[in-house]
Amino acid sequence: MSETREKIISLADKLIRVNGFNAFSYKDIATPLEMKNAAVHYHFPGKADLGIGVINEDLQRFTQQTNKWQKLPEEEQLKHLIDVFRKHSQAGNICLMGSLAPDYNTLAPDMQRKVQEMCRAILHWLTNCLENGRKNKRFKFKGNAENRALLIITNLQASLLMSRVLGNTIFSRISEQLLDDILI
Amino acid sequence: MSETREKIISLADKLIRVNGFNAFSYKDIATPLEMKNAAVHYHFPGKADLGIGVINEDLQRFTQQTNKWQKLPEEEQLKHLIDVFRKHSQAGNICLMGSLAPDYNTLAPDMQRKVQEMCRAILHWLTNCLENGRKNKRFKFKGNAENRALLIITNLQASLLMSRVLGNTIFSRISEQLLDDILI
DNA sequence: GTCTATATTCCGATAGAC
DNA sequence: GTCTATCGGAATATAGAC
Repeated sequence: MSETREKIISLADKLIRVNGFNAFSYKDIATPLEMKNAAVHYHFPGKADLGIGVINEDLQRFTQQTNKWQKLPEEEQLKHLIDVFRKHSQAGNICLMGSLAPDYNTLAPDMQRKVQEMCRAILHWLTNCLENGRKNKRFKFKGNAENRALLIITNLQASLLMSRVLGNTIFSRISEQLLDDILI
Repeated sequence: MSETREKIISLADKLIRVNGFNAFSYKDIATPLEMKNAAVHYHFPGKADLGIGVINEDLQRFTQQTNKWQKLPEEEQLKHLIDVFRKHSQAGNICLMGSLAPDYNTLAPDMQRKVQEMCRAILHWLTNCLENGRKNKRFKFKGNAENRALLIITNLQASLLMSRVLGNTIFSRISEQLLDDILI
């Protein structure tokens, strides 16, 4: 994978999180990297290709991270997940799900499928984490683990949205309360 | 208030919820209403004026509705709020907070202030509802009412986002579980 | 792999007639 | 209050030289 390609993806990732997918342009990529917009098109012919590239990178990073946490107690794994969101909160970012889901109807079909794949992967991991954590007496919660994963992931996604509007003390309040709810 | 103005606001509201604020144009308003884009500019000189008009309308509707629920038991009030979100879910909409918060950095300052005002108003109402409901032994939850309101409102906002991506059974699962958590 | 140059389309917005 | 006409700019994208 070329270094230029990596730089483009990294900057696009940031722009999606800060301004939204429909609100940034090839020029916003090209100018800071000191290239021409045509050069970006060489690496990513269409904007959807760029979006898919960003999601693939994010999914790969997510898999690497969760693999590293595999042997930890489940509450540590959950705290690590929350830390990922916290760092984004501090950087003024929102998560890719929270940024791309609102624009979903405007996305090309193959990019829509990628967004779906990303959401499913994260929910699947969190569901397993919660399920195992309850089995190992580290979590307590009502209902099944899938539904609980939905509640927690929506808290985290939208906490970044509300932090953007109301200031990022919001994130700490939400993440601390949700941990307090579920930890034994 | 002119009828044309009302129609423009109503359509803009729908477009913001379905495609996002930055993804619709004056043409998307003008064509279905069989006017010219210049006519829309007469009613709303800039796009931010239109956005602010939409939010004001939504805030007014919210106040009217919550006033109507005032005398009901708190769990009925909360269920009414959830119903508002449910109807949007069924219509393929997301809520204004979930649509405008991701685009927040790209909005004009006066529109940013309106978005803030809307979020604060909804959170304020929900906080009071939860506080009173706990006092009247209708709700049970840990922590203070403000934090609980943040958890619930983020569940509702992002449930619409996830419903868009993964299908709208998501909304029912989230709303049922959150009620089950809090009702006595 | 990156460039220049350009095509095409669309955007928000304004001027001025009616 | 709505129209026609148009401006200035920005967007995505492509052709073809280097």
